[in-house]
Amino acid sequence: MDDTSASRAFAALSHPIRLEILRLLAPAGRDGLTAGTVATRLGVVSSTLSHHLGQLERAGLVHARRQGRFMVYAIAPDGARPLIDYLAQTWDGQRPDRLAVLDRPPAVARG
Amino acid sequence: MDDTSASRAFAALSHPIRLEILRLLAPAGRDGLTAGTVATRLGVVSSTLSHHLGQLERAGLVHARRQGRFMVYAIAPDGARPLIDYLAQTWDGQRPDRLAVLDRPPAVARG
DNA sequence: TCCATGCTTCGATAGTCCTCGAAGCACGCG
DNA sequence: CGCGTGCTTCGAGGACTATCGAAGCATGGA
Repeated sequence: MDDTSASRAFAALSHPIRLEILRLLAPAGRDGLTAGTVATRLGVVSSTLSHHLGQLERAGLVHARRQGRFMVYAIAPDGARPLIDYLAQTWDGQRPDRLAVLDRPPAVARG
Repeated sequence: MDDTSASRAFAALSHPIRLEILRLLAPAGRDGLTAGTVATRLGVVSSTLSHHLGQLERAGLVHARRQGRFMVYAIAPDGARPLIDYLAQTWDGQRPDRLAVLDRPPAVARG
């Protein structure tokens, strides 16, 4: 992962609302949540939320799909891996063999 | 790690120059490098560099110490761990038992 | 004390990001 | 088609960030 994509991804994580979005989407797994649901639960107006969801999607941290009139956003299962690799590599100067915590199957949707 | 410190730390990582600084400091280990050395190697004027170093220090990613007339900056050995934990926790919804790659001794200085 | 060096802080400018309401687009339903 | 709903895009205002040169502070040495 090059510096440009890394800095863009870290920028996507640099806003509290976007961290909240991720923590809301994570337990929903691949089922995801509609944009409206996220907006309601976080108390953010739709246009503002759309902006943040766009940032997260462009950074590869969430995926979007249309479902009828609804937009469903789901966390990107491997979205954090390149970032964890980048951090580990930067600090230790070498690539980690394995990051056990991310080798687990994705969390099952429960809401 | 709460959202506020996490977002601040990710913001600190959201600028290419600051990523370069970290990659320059990492191999120097606890010996670190003077601010002037970093400025010269990256081709950044001192006041701009000072700004970036301050951001990194406030985020807990580097440490600063005075050595005579020089300011020596060194990478914070465990600076990435809370972030990796935060990411792993967010994605998997549980705390990682162990992140082997960060349990290694800090890199030896060679600069 | 005076000076030179190394770095930080200040001040100003330019650029980027966040936020909201308004307007627009996509879809499903009659 | 026309309408309602869900979301995105647009436009504008305000807030924050980056950058530089100038000024200021801290240290060591003469």
